[in-house]
Amino acid sequence: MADRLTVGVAARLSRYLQVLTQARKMGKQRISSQEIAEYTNINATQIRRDLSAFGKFGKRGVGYNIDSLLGEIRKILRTQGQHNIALIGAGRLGQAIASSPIFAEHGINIAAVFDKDPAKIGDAIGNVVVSEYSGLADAVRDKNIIVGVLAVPASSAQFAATDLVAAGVKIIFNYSEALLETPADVTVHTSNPAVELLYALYFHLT
Amino acid sequence: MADRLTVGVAARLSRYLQVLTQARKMGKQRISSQEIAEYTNINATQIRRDLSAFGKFGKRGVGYNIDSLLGEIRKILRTQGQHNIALIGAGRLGQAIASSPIFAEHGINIAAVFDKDPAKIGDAIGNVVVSEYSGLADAVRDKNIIVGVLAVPASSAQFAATDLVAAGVKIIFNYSEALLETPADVTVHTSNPAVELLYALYFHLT
DNA sequence: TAGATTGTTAATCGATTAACAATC
DNA sequence: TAGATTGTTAATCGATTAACAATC
Repeated sequence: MADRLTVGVAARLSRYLQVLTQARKMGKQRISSQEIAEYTNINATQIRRDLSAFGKFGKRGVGYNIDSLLGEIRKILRTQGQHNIALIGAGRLGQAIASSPIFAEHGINIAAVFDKDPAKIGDAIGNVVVSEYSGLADAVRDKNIIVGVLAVPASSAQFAATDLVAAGVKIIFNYSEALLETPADVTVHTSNPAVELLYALYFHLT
Repeated sequence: MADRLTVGVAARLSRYLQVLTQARKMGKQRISSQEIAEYTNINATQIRRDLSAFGKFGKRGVGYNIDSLLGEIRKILRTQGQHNIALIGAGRLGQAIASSPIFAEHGINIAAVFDKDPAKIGDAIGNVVVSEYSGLADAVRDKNIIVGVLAVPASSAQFAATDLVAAGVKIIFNYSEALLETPADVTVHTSNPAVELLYALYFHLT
């Protein structure tokens, strides 16, 4: 536990967290490694092995208690607090992100939304009001924001990324298809459904 | 080449495809394994190894020609044709997806959009017009659609997924946080930025 | 007790990486 | 020639899986 998790283990634990959160919303109280496997496409043995590395969380013959397993995984991933993030872009995608429960469900709070279009300033989207783009650096500092989500066109993505980095953001979620140049201490996650689709199609076609 | 790719190799090749597509748009003609590594966070040796398993595509001292490497990877992934997909949900997220170039850039064509809201029928979003939900099964058959993208609230996601499966769709992209039950021959990809964020935060915090 | 499911072992396979000769 | 970068080897490490005793 003193050691850092490997990338693979951390990624899988996050996915278990998602399944458990949803299963709880559906009213379930217990879940088996086999059920988690069906939702995640991760082998059931691997799931049990991942979990048993941190303790004996399950009951033989019964499965895992969802509430207590959620707590254990949150402890392991150190994700029990609230995290503030900034959203850049209040267009259709930005609005969709801001009004989705996906982030709030996991303790992630969209603390500020920025847009360069003066017509959008002041609009309420989700639970926040769109702010002047010039206030970005102050908001990042004041609200202790380390994550920025880019919901802007590819043509503006690099500019916005540069501004986020200058403001002190360390993790960028890029929803455009652009490639971003950032310093080595900044992590970029580019979401590209087309890439995932090509890869899913390969396995369908072969 | 007669063998099926492993999941890991296919996933990485898809990501190289994305980087090459964007690098070409930026006017580059050559790229090194080191440059691809910077954009993908995949080790440069691994990239060269992945590619050299299929042929000698690079030039020592020079790098890879982007156009020809694109062609080679498309051949390996068998993704040279056009693919028709169906989009369910013409709300903000659906509109954002339909008007993004991300799919078109990779030869994926949003061939039909459906919504249950009668007020949206007939609206143009992206290059398509929103159709009556009741036409889903016919469109899937007529347009040879095997991929469905769900841009609906979590509360409707299972219903829409069931309808897609009944219509013959084999790959579902789920943009809601809901867990979906599908037959074993249907693949579900759930996109959850919050899960990725938790995992990125772990590595930032440790 | 009978059935179910965990926790764990053991074996295999693929991913990862450093290093470097080959060669453009 | 000098510098750069590929293609490939070799070694290590983590992921994956089947199998099954333990035990709820």
